[in-house]
Parts: sequence; C-alpha cells; structure tokens
Amino acid sequence: MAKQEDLFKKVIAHAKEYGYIFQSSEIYDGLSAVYDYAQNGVELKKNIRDYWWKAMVQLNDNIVGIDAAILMHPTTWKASGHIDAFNDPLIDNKDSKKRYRADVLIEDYCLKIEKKIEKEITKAAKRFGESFNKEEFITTNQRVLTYQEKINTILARMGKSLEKENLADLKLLIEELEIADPLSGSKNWTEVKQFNLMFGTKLGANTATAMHLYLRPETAQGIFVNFANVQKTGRMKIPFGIAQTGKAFRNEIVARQFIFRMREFEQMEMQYFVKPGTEIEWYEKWKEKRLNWHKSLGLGEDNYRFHNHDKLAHYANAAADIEFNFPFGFKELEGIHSRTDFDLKAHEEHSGKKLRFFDPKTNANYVPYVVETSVGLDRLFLAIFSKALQNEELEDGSSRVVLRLPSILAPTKVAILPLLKKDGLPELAKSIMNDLMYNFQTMYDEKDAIGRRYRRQDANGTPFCITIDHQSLEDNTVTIRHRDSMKQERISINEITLIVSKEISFKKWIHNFRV
RNA sequence: GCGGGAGUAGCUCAGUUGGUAGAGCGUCAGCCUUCCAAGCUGAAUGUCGCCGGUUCGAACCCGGUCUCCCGCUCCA
Repeated sequence: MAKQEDLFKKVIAHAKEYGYIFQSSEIYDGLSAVYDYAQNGVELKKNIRDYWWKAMVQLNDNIVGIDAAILMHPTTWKASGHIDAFNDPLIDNKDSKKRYRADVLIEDYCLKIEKKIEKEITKAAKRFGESFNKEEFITTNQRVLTYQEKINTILARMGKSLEKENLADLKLLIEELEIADPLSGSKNWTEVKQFNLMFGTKLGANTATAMHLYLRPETAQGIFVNFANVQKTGRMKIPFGIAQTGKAFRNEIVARQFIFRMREFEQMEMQYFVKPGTEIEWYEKWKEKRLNWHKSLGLGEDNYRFHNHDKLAHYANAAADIEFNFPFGFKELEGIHSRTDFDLKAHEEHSGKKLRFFDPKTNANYVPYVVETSVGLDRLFLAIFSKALQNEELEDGSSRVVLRLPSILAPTKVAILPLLKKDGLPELAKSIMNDLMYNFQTMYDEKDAIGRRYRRQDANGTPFCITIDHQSLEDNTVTIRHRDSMKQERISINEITLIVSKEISFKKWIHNFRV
C-alpha cells in the first residue's frame, strides 16, 4: 500500500516536472480539483482523443460526431433528471464523522418498519397455515395498519420537505424518529445541508432578467437534443451512433486523486441508437468493442476488468464499468450503459417535439433505445501516464526512468540530437528536423552528453532519437535509437520518415483489436 | 464537509533553544567530451503557501486562511 502511494506521488511529480500537468492557477495557490494540461500534456491528451475519435467515428461508417455547446436550455436538465438527482440533502454524524443522505436515512428507517410488517405477516402465516389470506391480513390487522400508516406519514412529510427544500424539517424528522447512525448508533447529527452538484451561471448581463443556466454535468444530453437533427440531415438509419468529446462540470463534494476526479473534466462518449429489444445485444457488443479498444494500447490486459452494476441508475436497464488498475487500485475508467428510451422520451415530453425513427419496413415509428459508451478522457490520460511511467533496472546495475507511452500517443515522436554542437552537426540536424516536422512532432536538443539526452527523452516518452554524427556528413546516415529497447541502428536519413510512420501507424495499433 | 499528515529554489530535502536562508539534482552560459544520465568553470532562481498577531527581531511561536496527500463520505 505504501508502495502504491509512493508510485502515485511519483506520477504526479513526474507529470509536473516534465510539463504534462500543472495545478490550475498555481501562482494563486491553486484551485481545488482543477488542473491544467501543460505543453506535453496537451499533446498526449489530444493524441488520446484523436485515437478514440478515429476508432469511433472514422472506423464506423454509421457513427458521426458532433460538438455541442456547454450551455444548454435549462429544461434539458429537468428532462434528464439531473435537477432532481444532482441535488442531495446531506447530513453528518458528529461522532462517527460519517456523512449520509438525509432522505436515504429516512427511507432506510421506513424499510425497517416494513420489515416489521413482513415479520407480522410471516408469523401470521405460520399461525393460520393454509387458511392464511395475506391481502386480508394486511388490510385488517391493526398492527400492520399502524406500521403502514406511520410509513406513509413519514414519507409524505419527507416528500413535502424535499420539495420545499425545507432542510430544517428533514433534520427535525430524523430527530423525532430518533434515527441513529447505522454504524456508531450515535444520534448526534449536524444540520442538513443541500448540495447541488451542477454549476450554475447566468445568461444575460442584466442580473434581474438573466436566465439561470447550468454548465452541463454530462455531454450526453447535447447528443440527445440533437438526435433528430443529426438523424435527418445525416440520413442516418438505425442502428447509428453520435459521438462527442467535450468538457463537463460537476461540483463534486470531494474531488480527489489528482486528475481522476476533477470539477471540470472531459468526456468522450458515443450514444448508439438501436431498435427497442435489441439493446442488450448491442450493449454486450459495445462492452467488448470498448474493452478491446483499451487493450490495443498495450498497457497490459490484466489491468482491465468489468464491473457490472447491480444497482442501476433511473434511466438504465443494464450498466457496466470498465475498470482500470490505477496506482490507487481498480477504478472506473469507462461506463457502458443501456439507457433505454428514457432520455429521448423525456425530451419528447418536455419539448413537445417528436424524437423518433421511422421504420419503412414496418411503416411505423418508434423512440430508439440508446446504448452509451462514456470514457473519462482525463482518467484515461492518468491510466496511460501512470502505467507508462517506469523505473527500469538496467543490466549494468544502473536504472533509468522511462515513460513507455504508446508511441502513437507520445507528445514528441522524434528527438533530433547532434552528437556534438560543432563541426556542422547542428546544421545537418536542423535541416533533418525541418524536413521531419511536417510529419511528426519533433524536438531538438544539443545540450549535454548524448547519453544524458537519451535519458531525458526516455523520461519524456519520446519513442525515437535520431543522432547525427560525423559519419552523417559523409554518407547521409544517422543513428536511430529506440526508447523501449535502447537499441540503435544505422539508417539512411531518408528512411527515418518511413520507420517512424510505421511505428505510429493508427492501423497497426488498432488493427488486432478491431471487432 | 469531518479526521489525520504536509506546504522552504523547477525537483528532493536541510535549517540547530526565534537573529530576515542552504545542499544535491535540474536549468542557463561556456569549456571538455565523440553514442547511453550524474567531468570542469561560472550564473540565475526563494518577500520560507498566504494574511494577521506576539516579539527589538519570525521559516521557526500563536490565530486565521488557501492548497495538496491519506481515510471517511459522495459519485449518471
């Protein structure tokens, strides 16, 4: 465990030291759970995004992309359920220091009473044997009726208080019912506090007339509200998908673990619209496809596993996470959800517009079902970066720090290194670089001994180093050195492009794992 | 949000019972090197997280605050 923490700290330090990730507004002491991608981080992130986009949009002729705005009509969030679901009344127990949702505490209390009812029923059933009529017993037994009435009263009062955001009454209710912390048994509660997980903002400069908006807490709704537009203008036939990458915002109560859980984060997701009844089949297919996509990066297949949800969100009829073995354990990386027709139906109801697909075969229309795949780009970045960072023991007993990024994702593909910074070597090196830079992200370095420069590039994840020496001036050959094997070969200058292109070819990387 | 730990140069850290800061690595310039980091010379960089208090004097003591890490909690 201690080792894992150390590793994670090293990951964070390396990300800063090599210009991958900085804390936001660091000169002002930073902003909690907000991070900036630095000069190398932005390249890596962009390369990951491109790799996803190509695999999803370019390699699937029935998937198209969009880029919806962060600001959306506020009714969107009523329809999606976020206004209800992202508002939690929370209460802390002062003794156990545990935090609970106030409404869940009360509901659990009611469940206990329900269990008492069931006990009465079982007891009675034993007593009366064959002649026991459950319905009749429930409607006539005084004890059961009292219990039932109590539950009804509690839930009604809670519902009212929740609706009016009467937090004081929720607290009062908990006190009146003498609800204790299920773990410690303590009844020493704080006040109930309302937490809204959506960021709010205003549209319109005049505060009096401004419209209250939210920054989107997920990108998915931007796809759903554009469903009909895309389907019609793209002449899309079911099944088809809409993909999107973009920022989403959540006012997390506790945002932690570096870029794993941020308040502003980027999602890469695809909503696949299918015929009702076929959704589970597609759900299974996308689970497999997405897992294979992850595996294609070569970070180690053992580092992935599925976690199937038992408790489903209000919109889903099947859901699974692809979990990754982060430095702090297996955690969610991507979600694959069968969202049914919940979203499109809700938007139909709230907008009054038809969000349907007309099937010419049956001459009827229907609201499509949706299978969603949703990856956290920042989490994926962290997964790749943390797995890539390695401290390698070498044969001679020394060690090197090497960032084994998948070469297709590396920020810099080729470093150009003149062996000496004299005798015309820098000039030749720069002319080689000026040619390569049309194809690849390159970097020039002439400072310090060649070995040290190799190690610098290792730590930065650069897959290739090209070294120019005196022989290069005579016969137009250079040394190409591979990051992972540290092997070197003498090649002709005009072979560089081919060798590098081959290694970072999208087709090569994705190929074996396409489904 | 609660509890615990921490914040001194880009990084890792030192700083003796309070007397306004150092090292190694890194960075930059130059020399030397002629293919796997740590050879030589020189240089830059910190209002010691921030604000306030105590004191003749605070990196050090006190209060507040911000941020990070761990645990709890939450997580569409």
